[in-house]
Amino acid sequence: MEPEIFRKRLLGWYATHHRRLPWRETSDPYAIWVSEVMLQQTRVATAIPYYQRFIDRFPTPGHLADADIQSVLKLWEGLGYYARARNLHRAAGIVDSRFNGQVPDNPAVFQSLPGVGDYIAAAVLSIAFGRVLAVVDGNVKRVLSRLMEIDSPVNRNGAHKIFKAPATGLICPKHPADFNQAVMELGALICRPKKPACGACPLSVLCLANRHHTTADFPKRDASRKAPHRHLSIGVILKKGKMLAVQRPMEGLLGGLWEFPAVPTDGEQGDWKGFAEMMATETGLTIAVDRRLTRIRHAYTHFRLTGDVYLCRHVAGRVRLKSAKGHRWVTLRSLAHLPLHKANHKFMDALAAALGR
DNA sequence: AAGCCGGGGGA
DNA sequence: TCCCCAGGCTT
Repeated sequence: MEPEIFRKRLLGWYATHHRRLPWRETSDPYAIWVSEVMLQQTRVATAIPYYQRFIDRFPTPGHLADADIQSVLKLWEGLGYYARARNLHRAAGIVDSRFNGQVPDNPAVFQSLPGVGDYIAAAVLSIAFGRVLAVVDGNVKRVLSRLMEIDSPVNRNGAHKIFKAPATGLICPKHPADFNQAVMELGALICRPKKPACGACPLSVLCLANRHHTTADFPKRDASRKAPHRHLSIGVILKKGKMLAVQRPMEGLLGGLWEFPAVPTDGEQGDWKGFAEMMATETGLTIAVDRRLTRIRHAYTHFRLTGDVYLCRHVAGRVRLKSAKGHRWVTLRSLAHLPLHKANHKFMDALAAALGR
């Protein structure tokens, strides 16, 4: 593989075929950083509206650092992987207070910030500062695995380091920003996971998998285990026209987000008494269960969830939370100001209808 | 080295 | 249904 030929063909294709994306209209390192964080494990089309809102609302690290984490999570609501928002918020505080609001252009310094790993560092510093650092993401691994018929499974633990070597050997030292984006753009538009458009690929003449008709065999991937299933009973507890909302701990799954209190169950629906007792342990409240409102299903990365939602009434007691971080008695209107995760959003329409609005 | 962490869209 | 997306952190 001659790197010069590879670069020339790839960059020539990118110059005429790249998409116009919001974060390609700026040279602001902070804005590019925000885009890269949002794009982790997230499709371009999904990230675009979040990116626009985020930059409008928090145009500089200082604006982000000054913001309440709850408002940041609210803006992130629905995007998932909420630790990204918490880390970005923390990192903005460090940039604002220790680096005079300037994104560090030194890889080691930048990568020391929370949420900044090898990919983010290489992406932001190459695109914003022209540093010659090769990115390795899912696209890059797929393109290189086909190009060079690399047998290493891309989803195995050490895959990043394995693919970093050839990527570093190929990156164009004169155009690192365009080069990195070009490999990823090629992976997104041409060298797709399924049905790659090899006929339109500028690298097809260099590609071993294309030559051997083995494109479908790459990238190699370790088999994934199928996700287990969990069942939850969720309580909408009404008291004087308001409902009890609780905030999850800042760490762990959906950290810092709000929800209606819930308890794990075995999947049986009949045991309202057991449900009320578990809710009493969870919230400190004695409740009466009126009826089941609806059932929702939601898929997380590592498990699937079925949730039965029950309309309940507060009977006695003051709120004493077992696992939650805090609580509020909310109306539907005030609930809308809190960051709520997707599984709860899935029954908002049914809840609004039941409450007569 | 392995496990954890969301949500969506295409096939 | 399954796949997989501009990954990083914790243990």
